Amino acid sequence: MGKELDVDELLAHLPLFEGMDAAARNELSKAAHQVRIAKKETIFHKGDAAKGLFIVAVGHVKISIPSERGREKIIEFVESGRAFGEAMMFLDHPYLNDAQALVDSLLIWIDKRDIDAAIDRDPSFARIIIKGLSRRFENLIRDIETVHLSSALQRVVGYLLMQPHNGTQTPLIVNKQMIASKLGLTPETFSRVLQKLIKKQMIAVKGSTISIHGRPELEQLSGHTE
Amino acid sequence: MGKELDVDELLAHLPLFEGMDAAARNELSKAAHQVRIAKKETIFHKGDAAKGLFIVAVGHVKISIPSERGREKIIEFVESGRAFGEAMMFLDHPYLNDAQALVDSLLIWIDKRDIDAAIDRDPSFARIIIKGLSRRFENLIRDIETVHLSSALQRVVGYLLMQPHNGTQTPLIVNKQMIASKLGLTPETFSRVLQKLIKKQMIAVKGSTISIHGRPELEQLSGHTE
DNA sequence: CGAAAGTTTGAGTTGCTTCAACCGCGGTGG
DNA sequence: CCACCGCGGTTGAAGCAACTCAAACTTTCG
Repeated sequence: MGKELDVDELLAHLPLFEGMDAAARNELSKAAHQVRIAKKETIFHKGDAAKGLFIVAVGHVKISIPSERGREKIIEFVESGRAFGEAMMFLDHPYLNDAQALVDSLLIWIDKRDIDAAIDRDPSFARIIIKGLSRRFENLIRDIETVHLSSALQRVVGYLLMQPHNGTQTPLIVNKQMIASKLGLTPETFSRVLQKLIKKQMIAVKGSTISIHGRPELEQLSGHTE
Repeated sequence: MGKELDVDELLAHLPLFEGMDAAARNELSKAAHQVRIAKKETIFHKGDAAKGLFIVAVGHVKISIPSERGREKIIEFVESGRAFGEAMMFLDHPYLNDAQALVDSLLIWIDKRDIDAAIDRDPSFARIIIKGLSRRFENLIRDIETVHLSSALQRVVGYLLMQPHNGTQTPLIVNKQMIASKLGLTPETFSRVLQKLIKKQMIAVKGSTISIHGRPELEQLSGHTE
């Protein structure tokens, strides 16, 4: 078993906890548990009781709605420094989602009781929680917007444009099936849309790296149906 | 102009504020403003700055994403006793939605500064906010689930089954176009699905009241593709 | 190297939308 | 009082974007 890191150190360095009272954060650290999760391992299933919340210290987590016929719908990718599973915890409802590690990850788990205590102790912690929930909420609204009001082409282009990039190089952090699911498309449709963009010389794809050639043209595309 | 009601009285009777410290609630009441809104009037537009939050004291409000071609997507209906517009307020982001009164309504508006003060003063208020956000979040997840993993028929059936009802009588509180939009369907499709259910003798429609005859059969339908 | 997983391509299908016409009802003003 | 309008709702016919199924190709990795 790997050596345990200092949890308080860990929390202190997460942007998430900036502005939190140091003493309160220290208290919270004592209640926090480290959880190491291997790539592809499941963190929780839909239906499990939500007794606490998770923070991704390092790693990458996939949140998805499972479906009978293997057709899962990916809700979001949780990156280092962000929390997940809070909403259902606060409601005392079972999870609606599955959570799975995309890579070997280090998570922090904190019990609901300790979260509640921290909220009582430090209003700025409450505010951290509130902001986190608000951000997730905003993201969901945006997703609903894109799924509902735009075509496959627009969704793909919109996704590509908002990915982090160095110059024209845009590395895809997850595989294409997952991007497709996030966008509410089948892998086939996603692939076809990429091919279309390649034909139009607007992008080039090399493995899992995309070069964006015509950013302004793409921005046009994302605005209206072609 | 109508006579002003006692805001503290109003807040005290909302289930939303149950458990809140009475003194803190009283402080908050002083900062609260009453806003009377006529049917069909707009409360805010997408893009407006979110400087505070709204609570529906009495009335009914529609939250929707506007779209170029008049094709709006309804996100939710906010009923008496619930808040809206919090998430964007906490993020200091402009609204992503439009909000419009469906009937003459009485809203409470509270400035962000006063909300922040109340959070500092009373952790149980923070918890109220957190629970509210969590509930909205849960609802969005459910919506994404239904839109993504089920057919028009399943969505309609699912919607009907979860409506409040006295016996078999289920009054539709909003018109059918709006229900269709909420379900991510066109009015035409919604109408056709209802007709199909009528033909199957599972429901009867009289104006805006639906009689549900075969609840168990409908529950079957909502589970899998017919 | 070989198996398994991921991606692309093709062909055919389909559920929902779009467009358009029509019905019925409530409100309004001549 | 009734004609007319406008809006919500229904119905029909046609179209299409994305899906499904299937097969080939490619990359990954033990």
